[in-house]
Amino acid sequence: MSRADAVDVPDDGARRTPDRLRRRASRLLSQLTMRSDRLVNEGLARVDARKWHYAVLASLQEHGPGSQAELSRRSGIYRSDMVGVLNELAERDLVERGPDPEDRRRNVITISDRGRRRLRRLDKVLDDLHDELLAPLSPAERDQFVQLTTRLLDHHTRTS
Amino acid sequence: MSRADAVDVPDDGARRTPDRLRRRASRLLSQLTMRSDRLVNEGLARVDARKWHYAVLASLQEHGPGSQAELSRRSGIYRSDMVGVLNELAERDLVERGPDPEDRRRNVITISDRGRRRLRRLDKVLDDLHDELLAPLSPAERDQFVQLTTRLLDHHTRTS
DNA sequence: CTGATGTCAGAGCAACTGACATAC
DNA sequence: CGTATGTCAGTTCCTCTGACATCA
Repeated sequence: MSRADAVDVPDDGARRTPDRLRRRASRLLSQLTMRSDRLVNEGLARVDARKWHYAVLASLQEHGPGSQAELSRRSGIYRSDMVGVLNELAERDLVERGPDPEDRRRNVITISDRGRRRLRRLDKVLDDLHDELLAPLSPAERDQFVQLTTRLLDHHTRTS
Repeated sequence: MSRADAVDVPDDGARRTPDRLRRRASRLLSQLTMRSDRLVNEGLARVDARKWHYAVLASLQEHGPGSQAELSRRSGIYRSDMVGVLNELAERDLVERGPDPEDRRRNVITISDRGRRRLRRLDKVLDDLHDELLAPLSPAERDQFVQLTTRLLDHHTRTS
């Protein structure tokens, strides 16, 4: 290969800044999310939990009991997958699943006292994990980051 | 549904701000990344490309030819998956795969002229997609976002 | 009848692992 | 010998779809 072409002096037809790969927001996002997911999944696994457990428990705590379909909407889990999550939560007595007297298609899911205690524990675990995740950022920068990310997500949730 | 219990006044034992779910950076990240990935994947699919195509072509353009294992390191694709990506790229005549005379285990991958043209095209496509992705942010905020994300990713790349 | 609900079975994908022959 | 390379087969995980019986 003659050294005149793309090796030492990459032909930058569009006069692009180097490292275009590294700078692409989409790529930064997927790579960072992979790390973040792994961090969180492993952290939760250590206390025998998954992120869906947390999502459902938190939703129950904050918005009260609901049917499976409603929990599904609140938390973004498909209602086909909700079944399994609730099985796991019910096995551990963190939620109660009873028939809805007013609508016999539905189950009413309620968080139990154990569930509430569990949620507090998971919140602490997650606080620590997020401390690790956001370690290099100052408090102000963390806020900024959450702010920016939220705006992006909201925009694409409306737009979709 | 009786309105007396946890519905309107959720028992917030830890006196947490509401919407803890929505505020968790890890969750924001995974949800946003899902949208972002979909946006990018669909956008690239429309021009018969995948993100790995772009990653490999960009790496070849910027850092010159390399063996498959090296491309794998540069771009983060497993070398077991690299095979397939390079097959697709070679089928389309975007790269050339030849034996390395100096090390007969290796293939040397080189970007072709078509590959260079292709890369320019993909860069434009990605520019547009990122415009869409980052639409709600001002230019300064976009920089901030990329900056913060990069710092986080770098930190976790070192730490891992 | 249309539409919502809980459930199951499985598709499709992307990241990842393990092994193997070949060559350094 | 131990290590690196290209390749293939296969696992695991997660999102997502489709269908079905039940009931509003």
